Amino acid sequence: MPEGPSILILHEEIKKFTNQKVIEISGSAKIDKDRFINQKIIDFKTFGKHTLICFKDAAIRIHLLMFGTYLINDSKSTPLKIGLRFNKGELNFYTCAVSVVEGNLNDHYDWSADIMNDKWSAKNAKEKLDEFPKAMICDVLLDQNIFAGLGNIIKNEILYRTKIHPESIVGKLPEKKIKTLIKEARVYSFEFLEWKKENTLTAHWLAHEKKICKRCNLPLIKKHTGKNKRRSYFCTNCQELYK
DNA sequence: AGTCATGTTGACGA
DNA sequence: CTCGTCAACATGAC
Repeated sequence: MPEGPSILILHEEIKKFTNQKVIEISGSAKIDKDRFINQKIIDFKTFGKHTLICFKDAAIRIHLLMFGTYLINDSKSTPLKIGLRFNKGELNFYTCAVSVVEGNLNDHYDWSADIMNDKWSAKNAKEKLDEFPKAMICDVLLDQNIFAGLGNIIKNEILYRTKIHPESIVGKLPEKKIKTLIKEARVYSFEFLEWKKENTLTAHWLAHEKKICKRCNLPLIKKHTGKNKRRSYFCTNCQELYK
């Protein structure tokens, strides 16, 4: 389910509940739910893969992990993680991680790290990247402190687009290559968003779960790469290994 | 039926 | 104390 662009779609769908008062909260989430009863939602925000339901002095943070789902004005029989009921309507989340962020969100989040945020800063991302010269690029791209919202699909697609081998070492990449990659992270994420809305996302994949390289017709390699061992799909002919 | 995956966290041991 | 490894969480596609 998640990756930043999908969370933006979720935000679009639930923001109509802004200013609604919470009548009831249910579900198995291990947070103090009662404190939010009769409180008004003052805003919904997102940070990377986080959905934030904002109240006066705290926010409920929801992370859909791999299989999280949500239903608006509807419910299903699988165990409810957290459900909010309003005078008019309800909002239900399943299979997700829920926590509470106390106080001012600005004290917890560097908005410039969120690839989908207006405050996104490629410059800040570059500076943070430079702190990990020995890391593999496939690992660093998934670092949510640097590229919040960037997930495994976006990783594979932007490395393919920019012709960089996922096992390339950050410090060995030419400056220009890194800058192109960082730029592509945001550009591709917004294309992802549009395709996801049109339901054509998977049809647009060039690398992720693909078997043949569209550029050179050679087979793509599937390998669990880096420290995190997430799936990578890449073309050893088109994507240069900097090491 | 078993494996695996758009992800993160916390426990545990070296 | 810090680092790496791994299980846990839990759903659905193949």
